[in-house]
Amino acid sequence: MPSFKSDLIAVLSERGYLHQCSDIEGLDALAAKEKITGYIGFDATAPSLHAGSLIQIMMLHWMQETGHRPIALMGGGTTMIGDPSFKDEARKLLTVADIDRNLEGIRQVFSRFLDFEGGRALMINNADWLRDLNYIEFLRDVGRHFSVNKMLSYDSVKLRLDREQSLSFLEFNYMILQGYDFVELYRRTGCVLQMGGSDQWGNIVNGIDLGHKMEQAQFFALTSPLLTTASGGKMGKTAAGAVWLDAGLLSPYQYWQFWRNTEDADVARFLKLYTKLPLDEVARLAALSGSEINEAKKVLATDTTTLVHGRTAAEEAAEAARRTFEEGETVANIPTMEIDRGPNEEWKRGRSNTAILAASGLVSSNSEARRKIAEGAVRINDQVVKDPNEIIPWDRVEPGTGAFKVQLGKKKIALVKPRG
RNA sequence: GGUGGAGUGUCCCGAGUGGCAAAGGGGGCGGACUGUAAAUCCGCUGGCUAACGCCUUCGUAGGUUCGAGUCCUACCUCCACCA
Repeated sequence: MPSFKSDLIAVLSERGYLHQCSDIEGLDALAAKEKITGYIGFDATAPSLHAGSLIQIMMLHWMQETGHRPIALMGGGTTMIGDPSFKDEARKLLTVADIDRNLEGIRQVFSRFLDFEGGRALMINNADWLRDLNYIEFLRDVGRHFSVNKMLSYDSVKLRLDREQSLSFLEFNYMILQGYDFVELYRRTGCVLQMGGSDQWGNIVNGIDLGHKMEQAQFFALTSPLLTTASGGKMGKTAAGAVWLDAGLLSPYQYWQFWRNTEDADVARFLKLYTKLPLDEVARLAALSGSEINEAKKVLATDTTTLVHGRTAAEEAAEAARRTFEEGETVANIPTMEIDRGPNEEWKRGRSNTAILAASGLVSSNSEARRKIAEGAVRINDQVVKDPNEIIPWDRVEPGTGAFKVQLGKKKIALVKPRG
């Protein structure tokens, strides 16, 4: 590993954030000499960011930590277009109201990672300059610097072209706007660095070129590796959906669980990328082998959860997990659903396994409930149930909770409480 | 505008002679093995029903037929070439 003069590049390199840089020596020298300003853009395509964006947020964090000034650029303008990079089809257009609402949700998370006090970090919205652009002026001032020939050669649009999918002119403009953002941020704040995921390389490089042409300025691009799990899965997505950073969309407990279930082969890498733990501590944890590596996973889970949801929530999640998995207890805050006792004569005694499982919300239909029972995946009050039609009498509810404890597989659990 | 091609199970990719709830993958879920891991193996993967069975599904709307994913017509979207 080459040694770097600046703390910024040294840290980014050691911790694994570095994928490509337009001029690593130049950037290193500059960062060693003076305080630089750099940004990362976040589009508002969803009401919250998810784990896939964490690596970007952490880069901004380390930037500030090593004495520089990060900018979190909110894509209030660019989201109107939608980034086509490496996408195989166009995204549905979002309304302005949707975008602005999404931005509200996204903004919050940054205060946990960055200190905005006294302008030490900035949050800027590109809607400020993009939404009111004059088309003709923009084409003459900015558009003339772009070569369509060159834009077509980027890998980021190749997927679309190769697949013979349409790439609309609207989407094609995205990289122009992103390039223009870079120039605009330079003018407003002296920003000379844009970072992002490796899928942003083409877009960022466009901004560098535009900087040369419009401002005769030297800009830098730095990208992080595209994050996949060791087994090739996309980072930040699970079966249940995205790993949201917003507690309203994904509880701290579930967030903790996501990290707890990290594959062995990813533990060291993730500790470096997603926690602030010193590297010698990371090395110690990563050296654990066999089942001991579970300790490292718990540290990973608790630390990452602390960053996003705070220490208290993280410790509660860790404790809930410990009681559930290590002691087999029924923990308090599990979801509770209701099932009708009903006026129906035949329900006097109780309801079928199928009905109770369906009511738990753990499955989405009666058919699925029957299937899962047939697979032997279902436990009610800690008893594996086999017959979908077996009636569970009402008086079999657990005395403590007054509800049936329903489990699907090893990790899903709900309470079903009789009503009426 | 003209000619040719394409759109399949609401996660994706993809086969499909008029008898189709529709091959095969991937993904996901469950089980076994483990360590709340990975790899591997097995099962499941439209809805309703206790069940026979019924209903909905192949771009959209009609039509032919006992029967349509499959044939015909119009329309929509995309692609290629031509203009």
